[in-house]
Amino acid sequence: MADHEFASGLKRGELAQRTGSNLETIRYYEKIGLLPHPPRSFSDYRLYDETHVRRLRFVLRGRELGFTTEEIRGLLSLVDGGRQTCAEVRARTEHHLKDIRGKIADLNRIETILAHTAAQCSGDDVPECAILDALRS
Amino acid sequence: MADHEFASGLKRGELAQRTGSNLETIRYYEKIGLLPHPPRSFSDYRLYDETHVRRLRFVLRGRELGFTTEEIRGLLSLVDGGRQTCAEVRARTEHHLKDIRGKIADLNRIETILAHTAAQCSGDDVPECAILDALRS
DNA sequence: ATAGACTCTGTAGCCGCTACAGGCTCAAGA
DNA sequence: TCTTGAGCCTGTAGCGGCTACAGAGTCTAT
Repeated sequence: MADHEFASGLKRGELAQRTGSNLETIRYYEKIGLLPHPPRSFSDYRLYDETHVRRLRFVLRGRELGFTTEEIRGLLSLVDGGRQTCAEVRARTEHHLKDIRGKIADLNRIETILAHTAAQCSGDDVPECAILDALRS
Repeated sequence: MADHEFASGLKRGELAQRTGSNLETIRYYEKIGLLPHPPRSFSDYRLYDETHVRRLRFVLRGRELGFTTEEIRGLLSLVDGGRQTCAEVRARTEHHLKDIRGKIADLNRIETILAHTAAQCSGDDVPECAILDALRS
C-alpha cells in the first residue's frame, strides 16, 4: 500500500466493525445481491464507502425487524427506484406487521402452556411430571 | 401381503396421517434418532405401533412448543431413563420459557416500531416514506 | 527479513425439514 | 392373470440465512 491505496475506502473487516455485522455476512449479501459489488484495490481487496455502510445498515436493520432477504430486496428496489410509492411500502409493512402479530400470538400461546405446566410441576424427584404429561398428551 | 403381513402395524403413510406429520419428517426423525428404527416387513416396509405414535406425538408437540430437536432428545432421554427427575424437566422448561419470553419481547419491540412507522406513513404516492426512513436510520 | 494480522477464493456445514428420482411392492379392477 | 396406480424404499439435493474453514496472497510493524 505504498500509495495509500486504502485511504479512500473501508476494507471488509472495517465495514463489518462499523456495522456490527459478521465479516462473512457481507460477502454473503454481496453474493445474493443485497449489497453491490464494491470497487477493488490493486490487490483485489474490496473497498467500501459511506453508501455501502448505509446500505448494509439498511439491510441489517430490515433483518432485525424480521424481514426476509427477499422482502428486503423488494424494499431496496423501491428505494433504488427513486419513485418509491409510499403506499406500496406501507402495504408491505402492514403485511409484515400481520405476520409478526401472528408470531407473537403463537409464542404467547406456547408461553401460556409452558408456564401453566411448569407451575403444576412439583419439582420433586418423583417419576410423575406434569410437563412430560403435557408433552405426551 | 398374502399373509396379512401389515395387520399388526402401521405403515409410514398411516403414521403420518395419524399424527398429522409429513411423511418425510418421520424418516428424518428416525435418522437423527428421535424415533427408533421400527421393525420391518418382509418387503422392508416400516411397521409402527402405538408406542411409535405416542413418541412421534411427543416429538411433534415439543417442536410445536418451540423446543429444538436437541432439547427434545434431552427430554426423551429423561423419559426413557425411567427415573425422570421432575426437577430437571422443570428446569429445562423454565430455561426454554425464558427464551420464549425473550422472543416475545423482541417481537413486541419490532411490532411497536413497525406499527408506529406505518402509522406515520401517509400512504400517498410521494417519495418520502416514514418506513424507509426508519429502516435507513 | 519475518511474523502475524488481514484479505481473497471456493466450498462445506449448520438446522429442520421437504422434495425428488428411480426402483420395488402391493391391492384392486378388467 | 395382467395391468394400473398408489404407496413404499433408498440416497441425495435443496431451502434460507448465514457461518466457518482451508489454502493462498497481501500488508504492516518490528
